[in-house]
Amino acid sequence: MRLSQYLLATLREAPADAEVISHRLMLRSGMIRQLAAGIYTWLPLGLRVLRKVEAIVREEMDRSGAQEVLMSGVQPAELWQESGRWDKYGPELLRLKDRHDRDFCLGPTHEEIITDLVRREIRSYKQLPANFYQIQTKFRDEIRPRFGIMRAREFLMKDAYSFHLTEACLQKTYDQMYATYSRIFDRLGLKYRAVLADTGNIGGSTSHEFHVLADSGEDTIVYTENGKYAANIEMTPAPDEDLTRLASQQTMQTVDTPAQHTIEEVSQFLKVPAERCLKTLIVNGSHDDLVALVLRGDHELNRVKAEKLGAVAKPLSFASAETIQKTLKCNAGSIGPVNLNITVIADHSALAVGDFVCGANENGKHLTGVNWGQDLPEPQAADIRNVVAGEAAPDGAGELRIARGIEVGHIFQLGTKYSSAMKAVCLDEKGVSKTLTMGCYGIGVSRIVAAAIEQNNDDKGIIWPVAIAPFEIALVPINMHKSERLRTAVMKLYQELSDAGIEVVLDDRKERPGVMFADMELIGIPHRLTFSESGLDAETIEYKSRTDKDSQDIKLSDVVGFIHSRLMK
RNA sequence: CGGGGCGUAGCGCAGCCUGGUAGCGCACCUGCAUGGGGUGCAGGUGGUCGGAGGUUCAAAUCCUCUCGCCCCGACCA
Repeated sequence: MRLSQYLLATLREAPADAEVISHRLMLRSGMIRQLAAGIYTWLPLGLRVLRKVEAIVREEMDRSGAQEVLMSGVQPAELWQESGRWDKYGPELLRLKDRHDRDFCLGPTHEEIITDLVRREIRSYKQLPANFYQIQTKFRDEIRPRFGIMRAREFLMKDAYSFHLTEACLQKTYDQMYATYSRIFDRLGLKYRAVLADTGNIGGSTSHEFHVLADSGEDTIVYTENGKYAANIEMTPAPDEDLTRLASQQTMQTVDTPAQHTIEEVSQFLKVPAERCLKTLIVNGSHDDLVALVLRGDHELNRVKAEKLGAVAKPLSFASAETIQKTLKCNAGSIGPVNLNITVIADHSALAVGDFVCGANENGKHLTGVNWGQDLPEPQAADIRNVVAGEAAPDGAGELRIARGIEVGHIFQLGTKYSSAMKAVCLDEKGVSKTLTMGCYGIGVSRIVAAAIEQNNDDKGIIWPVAIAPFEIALVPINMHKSERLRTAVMKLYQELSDAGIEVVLDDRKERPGVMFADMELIGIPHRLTFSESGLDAETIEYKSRTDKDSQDIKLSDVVGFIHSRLMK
């Protein structure tokens, strides 16, 4: 590709409303442009990357034996009514009517459509198992799209759905998809981790998420050094060791803590370590009431664990400041479990603390030397906290470590949720009609592009893994318009590399070297060859990889071989 | 949806408080010079100031309504 004829829409400054690095770099490098909230146009450069990701996903899905289909983005309401999700899915499902006033929606996922297809087409156990996939645009009317393509409303997804007669057969395909996903992320050149996941609303028994590791990731994942344990923090039970309560040595006292609200403030003010200060969070209960959740001051509430408690409203929401003031007669920073007339649920570790500090339910006052069972009744106990780094893994095999991740893939064992609602059955070997068992497997194709940037960038721009770089190598001639000799040499190499099937971009714009270097670095081309008159005199070309600090001179005659060997790596 | 913020040229911003002929930098176009890290000089193109209504002799500026976008929360690939 010659840049003089290419829409290279790089920007020196990123739009002010782009905050995360991948979003800024995708805009600056001219990969995408925003059309509306969470809706983007892919420019030529961005599309090249997207298509490369797509191609790797497709190749590996095909290799696994899955069959590609393409389902419509617009879906009739009837199927969603049949599965029951027309009413359950909520406003995230974008609904619309056609000219005959019939209801449709833009597909956020395709379980209904594929299940409808399979129940019509598959008759016999001989056709099973079957795994169908597509790479297609999804639309989810997110409450808050953000971070550019990372959480868009319209996005490109690979979704696959498998059908089986037995759980054992499903497990086999599930394992195969796990291996396929691992191969995909290996090939993409990304650092990732597969973790046990919560099945959430989708339901089913087993589920794994695939996360690209990046400090800016929205998810917290927990793993052990030996790699045997890896899970989303939502799924990681806190260890139940050391929960024997220390004997009480103090008697409860009320102390003045003027203007001290946070655990940190109270802990410093009273000179009591945070782990002996208990925090009391007021959340909305499931019966139009309030529930107090008590945690050690140094621990964090885990929303998903809390939502699993029957007494807590799902989704979890914190009581408003007004409600707290009205019901408990003090502000949120002074609440404690003593004499609290609402349901109190304490984390196991909070129950193990003796002589603790907590709010006195009176503004500006806290209690010290408080003990469960003595100063207040034993509350209901539960695991509602996030584990912290260094704690014992649930499998007992080492200490937990914590990392941030971007969820780019998720595989589920669905069971019969959709097949039974939609009567997807087929005959088994004995001629008996059986409800199909399903698995589903998603990969956020467009999100991978953003995640790859999030994981691979520097102050100059993007550093693409070679497998998904828009071009493999950039040719940067200096003063080509002034030297016919230079032009000839550059065009010859451009032709040679192109003919060899290498994706090469030639910067034949009449730009100064600094501009060309800056642009090639911004858009993250992995390899660069710089041509100059002085180089030609010495019969050398300057080579630099995107990650090298310094360049090196390559003999003109060796260049093609050198580039080939570089691209093999 | 709750909380916060912003809409002025493609991008980044000033002007608004205190109404009086719409500005700066980058980008873009032309010319000359320059030519190994976003070069210099000169000249130029481009904006119904998000939209509607109102106040006023006069509105980017004041008032009312409205639309859009971003950030923080709950959802998810």
